[in-house]
Amino acid sequence: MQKPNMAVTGDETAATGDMPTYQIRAPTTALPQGVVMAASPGSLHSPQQLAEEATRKRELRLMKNREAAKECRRRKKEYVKCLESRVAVLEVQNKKLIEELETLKDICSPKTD
DNA sequence: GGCTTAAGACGTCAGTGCAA
DNA sequence: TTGCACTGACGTCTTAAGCC
Repeated sequence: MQKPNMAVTGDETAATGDMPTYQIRAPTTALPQGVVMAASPGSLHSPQQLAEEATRKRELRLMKNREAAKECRRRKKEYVKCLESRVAVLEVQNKKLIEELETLKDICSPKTD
């Protein structure tokens, strides 16, 4: 049993405004190996042939979606890794700036004794 | 060794955006 | 309008780690 899905928001860009790497859409025209193109609709006759065609279309769609999901997950992992390394860089940068600020405070503040 | 549990990977469904 | 790619959400399975 599946629950109704939430709307897709694509809010990953909220922080930076950049297109997340895992959302960049590359054209994927190549079919997976072993996929046979459909017969032309005009060549279908019996209800059984129609049913077979529907089944074949569904299997093709599932196979494509399966591959798309794998690729989507791979891109998302890459994107998260990229964000994590950026966080690490920014934390170092922030620490240095805080240290610099403290140094300047020491230099500029009047002596109290 | 058998158990519980958390984490990760996977397949599927459903909703969205876009090009033709 | 339609077909398709993309992706969030969900359920299931597998595996590793911790506990008894």
